[in-house]
Amino acid sequence: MDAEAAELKLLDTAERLFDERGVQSVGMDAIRTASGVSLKRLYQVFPSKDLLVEAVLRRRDETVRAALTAHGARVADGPYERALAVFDWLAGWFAEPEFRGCAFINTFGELGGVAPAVATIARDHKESLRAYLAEQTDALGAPPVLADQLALLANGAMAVAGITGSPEPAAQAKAAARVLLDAARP
Amino acid sequence: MDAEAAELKLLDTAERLFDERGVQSVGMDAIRTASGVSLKRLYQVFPSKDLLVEAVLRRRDETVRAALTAHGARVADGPYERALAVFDWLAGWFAEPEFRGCAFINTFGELGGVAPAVATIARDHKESLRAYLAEQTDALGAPPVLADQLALLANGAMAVAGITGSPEPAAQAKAAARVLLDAARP
DNA sequence: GCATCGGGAGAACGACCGTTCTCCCGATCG
DNA sequence: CGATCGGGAGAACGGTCGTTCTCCCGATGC
Repeated sequence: MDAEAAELKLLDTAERLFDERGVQSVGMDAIRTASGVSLKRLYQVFPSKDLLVEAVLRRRDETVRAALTAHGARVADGPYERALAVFDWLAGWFAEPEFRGCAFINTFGELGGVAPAVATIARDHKESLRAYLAEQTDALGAPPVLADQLALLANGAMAVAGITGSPEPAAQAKAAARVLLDAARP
Repeated sequence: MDAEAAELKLLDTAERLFDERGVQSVGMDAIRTASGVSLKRLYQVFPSKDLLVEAVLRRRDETVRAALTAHGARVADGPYERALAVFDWLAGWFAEPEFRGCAFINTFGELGGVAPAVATIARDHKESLRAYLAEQTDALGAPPVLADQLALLANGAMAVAGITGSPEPAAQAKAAARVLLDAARP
C-alpha cells in the first residue's frame, strides 16, 4: 500500500471512528487496526494525532461544502429553492444509519477548549454554511440577518437530530425556513 | 470540610473545568487540586468519574430548567412573551465571559457515543426545553410543531454562539422566533 | 492519657495512549 | 547473488489517568 492509498484509508477510518466514539476515545492503535495501515506508515503520513484530527476535519469541511453546493445546483433553481434545499440535504444526512451529529459541533465540544486549531476549523466551517445561505438570501434581496437565522435553524437541526437520533428536525427546520423566507420577501 | 460541602464544591469545580476543557481533558487530580477536596473524600462522594460527570449534568439540567421557568415567570406575562423570553435568557447566558456552548451539546459530542447515560441525560434535557416551549405554544393554540421549531432556533443559537464566541445568535433567533410565532397565530 | 477512628496529602498501582524503536522480510538493483 | 532499502508487525517507552493504598495527624471517647 503506497502513501496515497494509506492517507485515504486513514482519513476514512479515522473519520468513521471519530464520528462513532469521539476523538479522544479512539486510540491510534484502533485506527491502525481498523484501517490496516501500519503505525509506521500512519506516522509518516500524519506525524501526530492532532494533525490527523485536523486533516479529517478539513477534508470533511471540503466534502460538505461541495456536497451542499452540488445538491443546491442539482435539485433547485433560484435562490429561494436553493436555500430550502439545504434542509433537504440535511434530511438525507440525518437519515443515514450512522448519523450521530455534526462532526464540527461534536469535535468543538470535545476539543474546542484545548485545541485552538480545531476551534478555528469549526468556526470556518460554520461560517461557510452561513455564507452559502447568504448567497441565496442576498440574491433574494432579503436582509442579511436572514442568512444567520437560516443557519441557526440548520445548526439547531443538526444538534437536535444528533442528540435525539431523529431525522425530523430537518423537515421542521425546512418549514420554519420557508416561513422566514416568505416573511422576508421584499 | 464535611461531605455535603465537599459535594457542592466538587460539582461547582467539575462543572467549571468540564465547561472550559471538556470532560476527558480534565483529570480527577485537577478537580481535586482546584476544589481543595481530597481524593479520598472525592471518591467517597462520587465513586467514579462517570458518576461525577453524570451528577454534574443532572444538576445543570435542574438549574437550567429552574432558571428558564423563573426567568419566564419574572419578565413575561402570557405565553407569547414567555416563549420569546427564552431567547433573552439565552442572550444573558451567551454574554457570560466563560460561555463556551451548551454543556449538553458539548458533552454529548464528546461522550454520547460511548456513554449511554450521558446521551440519555442530554436527550432528556433537550426534551425538557422543547416541553417548556410547547407549554407556551399550546397555550397560544399554535400547532405542536412550532415548539420544535423554536427549540431548533434555541439550540442552533447555543451551538453557533459556542463555536463563534458571539452572543448575537440569541437576538437573531429571537427575531426569527417572533416571525414564527406571529405566523402561527390562529 | 491512651486507644481508636476519620480524614488529608500524596505516593503507588495498573491500565492505556501517543509515539518511537527493533526486528525481520521481500523487493530492487548492481 | 548479495547488499541495500523500505515497509510491516508489534514490542517498548515515557507519560498520564482513574483509582487505591499508605502514612500520619488531630479529634474523640473511656
